[in-house]
Amino acid sequence: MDDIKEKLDIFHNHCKAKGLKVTPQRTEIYKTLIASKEHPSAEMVYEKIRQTLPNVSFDTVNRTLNTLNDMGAAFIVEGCGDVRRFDGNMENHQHFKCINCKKIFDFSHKTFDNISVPENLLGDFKVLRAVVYIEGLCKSCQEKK
Amino acid sequence: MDDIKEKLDIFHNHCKAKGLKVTPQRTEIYKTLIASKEHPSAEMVYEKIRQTLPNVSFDTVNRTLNTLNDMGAAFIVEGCGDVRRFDGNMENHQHFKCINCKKIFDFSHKTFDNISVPENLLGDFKVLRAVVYIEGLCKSCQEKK
DNA sequence: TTACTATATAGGTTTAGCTACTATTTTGTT
DNA sequence: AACAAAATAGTAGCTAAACCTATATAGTAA
Repeated sequence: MDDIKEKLDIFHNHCKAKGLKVTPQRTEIYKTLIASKEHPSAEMVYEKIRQTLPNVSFDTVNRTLNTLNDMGAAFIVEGCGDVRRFDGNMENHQHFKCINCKKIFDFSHKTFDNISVPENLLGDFKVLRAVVYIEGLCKSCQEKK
Repeated sequence: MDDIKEKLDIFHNHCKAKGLKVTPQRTEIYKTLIASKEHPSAEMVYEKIRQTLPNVSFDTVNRTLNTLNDMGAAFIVEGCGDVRRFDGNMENHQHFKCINCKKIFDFSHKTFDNISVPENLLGDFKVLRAVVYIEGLCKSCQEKK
């Protein structure tokens, strides 16, 4: 998997370009995030990262995740209330969230991948992000009821 | 404005159908929410409602707003982090949120109002809500910078 | 109307998620 | 090797939101 190595290289250059230092913690947090498919919360990343860096503080994890979001290396998944969930996959994709088990599922849909923002909005607003958000019940949660 | 009276009637029937009691607090909170155009947080509803019901508790407001969400008389506005914002307008519409001032603007767009959910999702998920969420900077926040 | 039962409320307590602060350490660069 | 800018650990603080329990109320049935 040189894919990860490549992503880390890009990430390191990205950091330098933004004047951010490349620290082991930052690298490890980023690596954990892109390796995860579950759109983890800060708490979930913290638990995982302690296996490799036992002395890292929760604050560092949370702050770093926000930094990744600010620099555009990751983003906060849109949702309704609940804990912040992060996503390191910057490729165009959509999310379905189960309101019962809170799992987030990725999916891709051509027409959603490039949403054309209404022109009357473009005049007044600077659009930074446009996504389709779908929520409901996943298969196993439907069966439970 | 018999529109409000009509909505209240529907709401009361809706409550009874779900086995929920029609209390003055519940009615007033619902009325406040549908009268508001600003997608208020629980705190904002609480402040407003104290003008008519000075003895209401914050917990009641917050719990009731969640009840409204659960029964389908309102919903929590999707977003990234921040405080929960509620919306009593159940008609199809989309949201634009300014990440600076946190204001939420409604807009309507034909192609968004009836998003066709991918068929492969329909098989596994029960879709309860599908909306387009746009975030960025509103006009006045752009000018400030 | 009155009495009864299930549900809702007020008020206080508690928790969770997140942010702020400061002394110390580390990175990246001269 | 030394220096300055920036990041980290650890603690402490804050705010939103959920929990708990005694009391009050709505809806129902006699």
